[in-house]
Amino acid sequence: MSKEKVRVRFAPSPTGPLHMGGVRTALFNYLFARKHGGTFVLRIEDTDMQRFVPGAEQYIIDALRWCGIVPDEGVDDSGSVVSEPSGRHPYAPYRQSDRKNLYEKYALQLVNRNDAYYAFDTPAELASYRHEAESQGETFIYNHAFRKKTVNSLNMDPAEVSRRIGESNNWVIRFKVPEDKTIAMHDLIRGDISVQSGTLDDKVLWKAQDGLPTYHLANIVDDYLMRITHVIRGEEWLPSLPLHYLLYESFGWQKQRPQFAHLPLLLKPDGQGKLSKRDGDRLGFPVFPLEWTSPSGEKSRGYREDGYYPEAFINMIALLGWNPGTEQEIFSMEELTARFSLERVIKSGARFNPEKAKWFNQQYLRNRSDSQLAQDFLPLLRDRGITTTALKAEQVVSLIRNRAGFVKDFWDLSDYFFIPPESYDPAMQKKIWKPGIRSIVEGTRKVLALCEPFDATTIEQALHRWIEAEGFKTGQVMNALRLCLVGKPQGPGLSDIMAVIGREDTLKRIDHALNTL
RNA sequence: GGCCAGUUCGUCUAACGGUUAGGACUCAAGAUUUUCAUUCUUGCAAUAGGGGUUCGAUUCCCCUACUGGCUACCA
Repeated sequence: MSKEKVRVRFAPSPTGPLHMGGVRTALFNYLFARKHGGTFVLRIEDTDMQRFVPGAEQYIIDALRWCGIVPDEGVDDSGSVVSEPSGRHPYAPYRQSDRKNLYEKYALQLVNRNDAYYAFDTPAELASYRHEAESQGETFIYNHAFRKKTVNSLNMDPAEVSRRIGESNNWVIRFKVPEDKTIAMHDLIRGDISVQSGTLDDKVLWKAQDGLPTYHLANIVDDYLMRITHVIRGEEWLPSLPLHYLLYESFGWQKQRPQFAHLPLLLKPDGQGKLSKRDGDRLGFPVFPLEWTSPSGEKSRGYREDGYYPEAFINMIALLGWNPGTEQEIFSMEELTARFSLERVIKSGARFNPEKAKWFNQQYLRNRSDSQLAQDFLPLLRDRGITTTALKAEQVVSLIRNRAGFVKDFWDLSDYFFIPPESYDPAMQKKIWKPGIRSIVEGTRKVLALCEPFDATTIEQALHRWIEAEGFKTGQVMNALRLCLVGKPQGPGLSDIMAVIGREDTLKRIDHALNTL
């Protein structure tokens, strides 16, 4: 490894919301930078004007911030750059569309070195070649053999080349892949990889149509100019690695070439293929950190809106394709930073398990105090028109917290604390409300009316003393009371419930049940 | 089809030549309990197949199968 300061980048394309696989790539870059005291750069790769989606860039910034992944350098939400402490913006701008005038000279440099060439095939021609090959069960590949048969600057008069370039933008610059060369590469996660250049195609580097470089050119140039030391990206880029090696070589930048690490992909919970937006809709879980509304108005759910704590989301995602080698599963960002290493990244794709995601959130929920959870819960109560005190919310939360995976579950688990039952569970009623039970409940009412103080311990003792004296069965009595007070066979200990709702409400609920049942 | 990468319980994964192949999620059973949960205990469940190398292979090598990615003037 080089001794120079670690600089990594996360370089998303604003073609839609950032999905959880992208967040994980950003996270691993972020952790790697933190771990090595390096710099984490956010660069926006918007060289594809056709697929540009308004709002996507802002979404990426917002999503990363919600996750606690804050860039040291790069585009921020004001559209400018995050400044260094010195106030300088050493490698700005960080949006490729703002850097567009700087790529052309590099493309030309490759042409002049005879490592790239102008090609004049029209899209229609290429489509027809492809079609033809397919009809014979083959795949069209634009390689060294093909470029000898078609018109390009390699086999044309230079004057004719400049004439054609001048008169239309119906041309591209393609990389001239060596015919027969072994490209030996190294990946920090996968080890040594080698590919024969003959199997590669002459990738387009420059799109004349919109006057912009393609990903491959812009990416290599920017990584070089921004002095990126480590490229940590998804496995879908592995097939491009040979091209990228070749580009570094053609530019004469081998010494500055970053080290590469290709992360395993996130796979669908079921079926085949990589995780996609559709899977979330189909199986009922979010694939995006934040809710997203597409320009056409289509909504996709988000982890934030589904009630996940960002810490839980990050924790869950960190353990998809990486593990610390110990049995610890719960990590703060600081702990992740301390433990993270590329050596422990898994090579194979990780199937996403929505059940385990919920479990992570539950763990974080359990680590919060009653008063923190009450603060989380209060706004939800307000939304339902419930006015209550922080104290009562805290009491309720302490009783129901271990039944929930999310704060948004709290209401369904505790509604009877705030509003008396409107109906009584029929099955429970049938089982509990038998002849003779009415007088027993009336008896408990008398006990409760006199119980002083009206707290859980005292209530419990008073009730049990009475039940024992009368010779009843505890279950029979308590279940009947539960039917009256809660209306369903659920919830924490009854004396706790009564203490929270208070004597007045308790007696009212009993009277109402006696009148109704 | 071609190229590249991968393959341990249903899922996420540990074991970097010697373990009764461990943990977590899920599921099941039992205990506790006034209900429902929680909690605790227990259980089910894996080295893709075939060849090598080795005293010994989950681990190293080869072949096969399967899985994934890529194969655009997209990233």
